[in-house]
Amino acid sequence: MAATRLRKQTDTAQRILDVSERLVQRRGFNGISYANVAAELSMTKASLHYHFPGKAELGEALIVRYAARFADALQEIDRRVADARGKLNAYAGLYADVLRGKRMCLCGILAAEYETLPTPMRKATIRFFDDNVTWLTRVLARGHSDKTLTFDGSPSDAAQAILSGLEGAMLVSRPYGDLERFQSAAARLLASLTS
Amino acid sequence: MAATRLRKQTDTAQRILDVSERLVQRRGFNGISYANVAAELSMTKASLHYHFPGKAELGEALIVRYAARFADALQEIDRRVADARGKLNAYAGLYADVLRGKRMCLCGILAAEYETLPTPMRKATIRFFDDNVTWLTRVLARGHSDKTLTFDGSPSDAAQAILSGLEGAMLVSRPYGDLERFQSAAARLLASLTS
DNA sequence: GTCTATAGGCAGATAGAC
DNA sequence: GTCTATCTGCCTATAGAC
Repeated sequence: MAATRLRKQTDTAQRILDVSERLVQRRGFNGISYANVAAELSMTKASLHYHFPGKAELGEALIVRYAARFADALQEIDRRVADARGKLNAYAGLYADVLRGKRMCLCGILAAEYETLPTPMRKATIRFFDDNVTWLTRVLARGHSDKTLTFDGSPSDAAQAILSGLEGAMLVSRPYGDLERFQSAAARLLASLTS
Repeated sequence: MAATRLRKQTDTAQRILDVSERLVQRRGFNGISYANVAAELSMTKASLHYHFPGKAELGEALIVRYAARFADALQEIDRRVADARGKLNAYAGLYADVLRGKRMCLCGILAAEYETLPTPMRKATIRFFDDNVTWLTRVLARGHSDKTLTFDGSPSDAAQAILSGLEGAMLVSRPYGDLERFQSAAARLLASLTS
């Protein structure tokens, strides 16, 4: 029936996205090919093209799904953690989880390749960062107004500093394969906001 | 005479490095080709291979020269600026200059592509970061002991936080083409060390 | 040192059988 | 949906003339 066909197609598309996502987070968008992805799935390149007509479409779908998952994780933090400081710690924890999988943040690595990306991928990358800054800004503003956080400058400036600080900590830690490096930088970053 | 020939060869090699450096800092190592570089120099790909036998050798030469220049700039800061806070500001200024040229830090962009790099390039990238942390650690340790800087934790942990914070600020600012974003994050980062 | 010419491989992508 | 076969183009790299 239709539902089965739809499910099946969706499953395959999801598996393609799963493999592509991991490869891109490790090697960058310019560091992967349809051949790489197909080989890991024991499929042919032609089959991939059935699900995603071109690399640009695959890349865009990758970011859209990644951003949606990240948004879900932020909602989950809001549901489970009440205080601003706890939310920021949980936020940094999301990054640590990615790094534990020996991956870079998808949009962090795409930011590095930004100039080579097709326009839809560029826009989706920016949107991811904007969404993160929006969420962080809200957390910081609330923490500031209820006196649980102390920081100088505007909440949105502080939010941008957190985002870029965590992205940078991931970027530099990865060559060393050293999670501690990230944790130390992240802890210091949050401490400077919660002192 | 020999000196002329040597000079000429050196000049050409330097021009190749100049063009390659700019392209890699904008597009990443996997985002450039011998064809790109050759076209900008109105040369053929074959001529490039005369100066640098393969892309791996070109890439390594790129990092070595970049790191040497950076080391020179740090020496220059040491020569001209006495106080720790001033040195850190000048250090952040080096990054701002790179960003103004619409470039990413060479080793920052290579860190993103780390898994795809040949071993010599990996080692040279790590060395660049290590050199930076070493210099920053010295500045921070001295500033701490003469009470011009106040920060928690070890100087080397703080040094790593500065390095990754600045790299991250460059990374995230570039898609927005927004130097202000970098400046704001950099200022906040240094303020958290000098308060 | 720089060129032309070319090798050999892999990239993204498409046609068409099943 | 997935396959085989194939196209076109670009990639890194080399040979050899000038």
